[in-house]
Amino acid sequence: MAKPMREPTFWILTALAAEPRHGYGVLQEVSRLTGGQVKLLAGTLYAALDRLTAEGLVEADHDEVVDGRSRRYYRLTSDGATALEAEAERLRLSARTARQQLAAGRPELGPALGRTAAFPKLGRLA
Amino acid sequence: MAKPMREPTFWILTALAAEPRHGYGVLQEVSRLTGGQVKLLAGTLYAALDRLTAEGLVEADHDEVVDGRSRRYYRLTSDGATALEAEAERLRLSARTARQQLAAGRPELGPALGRTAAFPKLGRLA
DNA sequence: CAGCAATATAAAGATCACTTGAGTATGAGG
DNA sequence: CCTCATACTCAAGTGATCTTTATATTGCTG
Repeated sequence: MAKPMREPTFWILTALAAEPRHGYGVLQEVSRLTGGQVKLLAGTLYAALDRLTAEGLVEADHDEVVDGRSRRYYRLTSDGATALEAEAERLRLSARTARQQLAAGRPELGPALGRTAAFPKLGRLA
Repeated sequence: MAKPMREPTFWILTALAAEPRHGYGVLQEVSRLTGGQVKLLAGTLYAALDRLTAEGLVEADHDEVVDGRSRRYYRLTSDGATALEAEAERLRLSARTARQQLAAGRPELGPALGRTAAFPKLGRLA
């Protein structure tokens, strides 16, 4: 199992999932995707892009100059897409488990559903 | 907005959500809840319990001695429950957004059933 | 009964993504 | 002119986690 991603890393990969973007474009896309709730810092972003490139989760797509400013575009690699899918699934299951446990701890208003299951180890279906 | 939790912190709170437990019991509960996929380390656990107590997200419940070993039980505070609920919701939304973006990036096989990003796609420069 | 696993907690140092804060440079708009 | 937005870079500091080590008791097994 891969180590869990930190929030900035998760959002950088998510911002690149639909199409290639340059660094500053990632900043804007993350802000847009999160309704302004997550704002990456420049220092975090560029360091993370270098690290993710070294890890093979993203790669440089092409460079271009717009209005005299150079941009470097990055795209998600297939390893990056796989890692992001796995992370999204991990988050989904984690959220579900937390909700179940919280419900189990609240004033029991009656026998709810079966005992709290968990992370399926193998293919499952919920 | 509170800072996102790291994985061990999230699972410690989740393990305490249904009922008070002692440190070692948290270790076992986390392993159970995650189907053995997450195993907290003792060093991480006890340091985190101290930190979370200082932050008011958990608090000591009572001490007891079982088979000659002393246990210290902890319980989630109401602030802790609120924080965990918020975190679970954040995870749920993050997972959903990542999935949508990944779907938007995959070869479009036709109009999606659910809904892909209902956001403007092209436009900015290019 | 010796030895090891499991139970139960504690604490020191290392690690590394992230934060903070500063800097460089161009172009657009008031 | 001056400021904001764009676009990227780098160094130092932070902090939760990881790693390792230590302590002590009980239960199981050879």
